[in-house]
This record gives sequence, C-alpha cells and structure tokens, in this order.
Amino acid sequence: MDTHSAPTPEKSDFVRDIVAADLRDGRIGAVVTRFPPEPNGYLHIGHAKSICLNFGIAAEFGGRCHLRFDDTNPVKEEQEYIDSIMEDVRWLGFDWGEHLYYASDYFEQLYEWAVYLIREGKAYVDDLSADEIRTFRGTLTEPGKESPWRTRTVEENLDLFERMRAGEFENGSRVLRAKIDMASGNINFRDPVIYRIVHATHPRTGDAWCIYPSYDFAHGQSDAIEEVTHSICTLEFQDHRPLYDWFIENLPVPSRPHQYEFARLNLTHTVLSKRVLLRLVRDGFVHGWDDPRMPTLSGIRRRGFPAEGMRDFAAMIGVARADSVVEIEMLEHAVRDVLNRTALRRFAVLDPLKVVIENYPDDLVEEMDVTNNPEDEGAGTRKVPFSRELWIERDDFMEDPPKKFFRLAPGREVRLRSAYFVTCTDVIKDADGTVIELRCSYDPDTRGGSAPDGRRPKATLHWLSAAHAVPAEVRLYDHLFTAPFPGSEGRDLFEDLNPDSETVLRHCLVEPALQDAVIGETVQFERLGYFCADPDSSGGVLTFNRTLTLKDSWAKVQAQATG
RNA sequence: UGGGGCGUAGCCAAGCGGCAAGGCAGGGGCCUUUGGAGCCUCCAUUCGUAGGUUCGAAUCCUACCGCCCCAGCCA
Repeated sequence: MDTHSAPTPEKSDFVRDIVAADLRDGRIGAVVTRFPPEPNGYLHIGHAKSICLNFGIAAEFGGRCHLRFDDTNPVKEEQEYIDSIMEDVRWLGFDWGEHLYYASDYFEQLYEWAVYLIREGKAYVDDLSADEIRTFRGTLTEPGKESPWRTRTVEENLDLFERMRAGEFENGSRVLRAKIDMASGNINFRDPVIYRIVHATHPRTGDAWCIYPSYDFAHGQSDAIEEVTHSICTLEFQDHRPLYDWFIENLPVPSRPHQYEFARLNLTHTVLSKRVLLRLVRDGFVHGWDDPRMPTLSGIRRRGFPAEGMRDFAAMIGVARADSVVEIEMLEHAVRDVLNRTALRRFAVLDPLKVVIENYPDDLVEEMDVTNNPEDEGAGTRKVPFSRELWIERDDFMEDPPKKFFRLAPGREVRLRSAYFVTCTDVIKDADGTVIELRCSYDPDTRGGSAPDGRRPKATLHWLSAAHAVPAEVRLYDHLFTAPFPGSEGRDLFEDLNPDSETVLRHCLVEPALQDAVIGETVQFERLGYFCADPDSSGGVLTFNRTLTLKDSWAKVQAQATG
C-alpha cells in the first residue's frame, strides 16, 4: 500500500516483484504457488531452489503452496519416488498442509476437456506413427505439414478418442492432437500431442486408464483447477508458455493462472540431472540415491548438511533469468555457516599417533571440562577423560617441521585443548623409521589449557585418552566430480568422476560422548571438520560421514609450498 | 537460415535516466585454548561491442557479437 505498512521484504527477485505487484494491484486476492515434481527420481539441490522459491513466496506473501505430483507418465513413475519427495520437502522445512495433489486426480476432468476441444474442432485423433509425426513436424527452420487425419469429423474424432480410452488400440497407434498451426515458428504449436496410449499400470490410478495426457495438456489445467496464480517453472518451458496460455484460453477452466520462468540451478563439481543421477545409481558409481556424495536431498541429508543451510543457500544465490553455474563453495559456505553456530564440538582422531606423558601419574584419570560450542554459551561443557597415554593426530607432529608448521615437534611445547601444555621429549620409531610413539612431559600448572606465567603455545591440539577412546569408522567425502564442469569440452561425464570422492577410514578413534551420537545429527570434530553419524552405525560400528572439512589455512600453505 | 531467452568482477547477483548494493572466492592485517570462528581492509573510473538520444545512460534507441533452450507419443 504505502511505505509505512509495507514490510521490508527480506528477499527480492523478479518473481517476488511480480507477485507483490499483482497483490498490490488487486489482480489476485492471495498468491497460490505449487511445487510440481514428476515422481520419476529423487529430489536434488536444484529442486530445493524451486521448493524454496515456491513455498517461500507463499509464506512471505501469506498465500499457500501446493505439492502436486505431475504423474502423467506411468512408465517412469513409482511410489518410492512419491514417498521420498514428500519426505524431502518436509525435511527442507516446508508444509503443504491439506494441499497435496496429483495430476492423476484430474484425469477425468482432463479427459472431458479433451472431448471439449474435439467438439470445438480444436483437437483430432491422428493415426500417424511417431516417426511420421516427427517427419511431418518439419524442422526448426522449415514449417511442418498437416497430417492427413487432421480433417476428420468431430463425430469420428469423438468415437476414436472414446475407443482409445476404452483400450481398443495399441500403444503408439494413435494420439490426440490439438489443432493449432503446423507452420508456427514455435514448434509447440505444431499440433502438439495431448493424449497418448500407454498400456501401463499407474502408481495411483492402476489400470483405470490406458491413455494419458501430455505435460502440456495436464500442467496448466491442473494449475487452473487448483487456482494456482503463479505457476513458476524453469527456463526451458518458456517456449511452452504460449501453449499453456492457449489451453487456458480455449478451455472452460475455473481460473486463469500465469506461468513464469526462472533459471534452473547448476553447481560446479556435480551434476543436477535426473537422468545422470539415475545412471550413477543404477550403474553402481555410488551406493544409492542417498549416497552422501549425491546431490540429492536424501544424499546431502545423510551427509549431514542441515536444511537451514540449504534454505540459506537458496536465498544467497537468488532467482534470475540468466543461465548460471554457482560455485559449490557457496553451498559449502552456507552449510559451514549454520554448522559453526549449531554443531556440538567433539574430539576425534582419524589417524592416531600414541603419546605417553612420562611425568603424568600412571593411575590417574582426570575429567577435563571441555566447551561444547564456543559459538554458543548455552551449549555448555562436557567431561573428557585425560590420562597418561593419549592419541593425537599423526598430522599434528613433524620430526623436522618446516617454517610455518606450528604443531608438535621434538622439543616443542603445544597445548592439548582444555587439558595441559605438553612438550615432546622423545620420538620412538619402528624398524622402518616410522614414528610410532612420542614421549612427552606435561606442565601440571597448565591444567585447563592456560599457564600462570602467561606463555601461549602457537598450536592447540585435540587428543584422546587411549584407555577411553572408542573405535569408529569415518568416511571422508569429496566432490563427486573432479572437473568443475563435468563432461565439458567433449569429455565423457563419467571420466570426470572423482576416484577419491569416498575414503573409508576404519581405524579412527572418538571420545566417549560420541557413543551416544544421534544419527543424522552433525557435530564438529575439532580442527577436522563437520561429521554426521551414519545410519550404518546401528550395525554396531560407530560410523561417521564427513559433512565438510573446516576451512584450513595450513592446507593452503602446504598447497602453495607444493606449487 | 525459424521461434524463444540471456549477457553487470573469477562465481552468484542488485540496479528500472542522477553518477556500480550485497554474498562467495581471493589478497593483506588484527585477534584466537579449533591454523576454525570473529573483526578490519583491499578487490568493476565501468556494466558483451559499436554508434545514437540526453545536461547526464548499466538503465532509452539502433546495429552487431556471444551464449542458452526448442524438431519426445518425457517433464
């Protein structure tokens, strides 16, 4: 209305601008959007962008968003996918309330509208084969030719269409086409197929139908039935908009929805294509749709990405009409940002190196108080047992440290986080020269991690009491594809798969508190990264997936040194 | 060579005739009981190119260049 009453919108993009204007000008009373997945695969991060857009707009403008399954092709669709999609949308934090719909709910109405079109002389049954139809369609630069069946009488069309429904004909033998314009520059207008014969069992309607409406004939009309006001889809449907409008204008539909298109999400180092994801699963390149390396919502959930991070990411990348590829670092930033604030801190040693504190009592065990999350006072502290024999990370020791290496080395003092300062006094090696144990001394005056004399070691290490450490398996994950643009420059997509996208470490150790790790809850292993207990933990072996590493400036220094 | 779109920093993206937001990445510094986090700071005299209109153009006009989508009985 005016600047006083209008709340400052937190997000703004061209779609929200249109919705706001339509509301302001009274073209609509309330906004109604919909998220319309086809249940032929699992949802991925690209869908999350669309879900956040559609449900986000409905929430921000006080409207509603429907979840509607676009289930018009029974040969590809399965109940498993329907179930997973609902779970994923809920996980992302959205609620469709009562508004769960299926295009298949409208099959009878859609059929009647097809009959309506036939009666109006605007649709006909075509006996041409699929190949012939393709040939007759013309090319991008040449107009098409009209089918010889285009001039059938209304009566004959009605009879044939009824018999198509009755199951008298074989798959592919006939189709129903809208009669529009075989010479149109827009190929979607060259008499698009609106019904095809498919003798297949539909996940919802079973064998009730053997003819199914095409996307073009089902989508807009479904929107109209549900009184969707803003039908938001991706750019590749721009060419379909005139057809979308044609059906809406030529049918007695109950409302007038409008279609708007935005650029779909692309991400570096991965691929967001249902076709390719299906192949990764079917050909065994990954362990399943929910493999933590997959960009599916079930995959990233198992990986430990929080839903809030996904929503933040969606807000961060915006919504526009220019094709774009977002660097995956942006997603990772959104995830780290949430996890830094919320994840409990724990100690875990991935590659253990034994440390013996020679001047520490043999039989003493101290319970050290350790902060659960320095970013969140409310997270409190926990007790972590400390004793004479410890494990530290092998990477945290170097016998001959280079210039910028601040961690443990012979003669050097470092802090064991929330415990004591220790100084390396001796290095023990096996016959091959491999370091197998460090002997250290500790300063009893530094309990808790600070020295009365104010001295401050350059490094702080995480540690585990050897007697109390719990064995665990840890799975390290990295980008699914090594190339930022998989399959670019003529390469085969699968050549770009990262052979090291999954590394399984079976001899890790974690602090006792992690025995109670909740599956699906992401914690930070201090100085290492974020990790999430995997469902496989229920098999007996504690198993963690690395969600993401912490940003690591030492790794950067090393990389620079290496070149 | 048909139709539909899009070009603002390495990436994403605001901007809607009044003098280039913000985020990611990157550089430098401070701080630090996580080499994390945090804080400070630098990073487009220029908006695909060339003309034009205007006191004034990323914004308006013209032409050109580049990229994407469309020839499923997929969605």
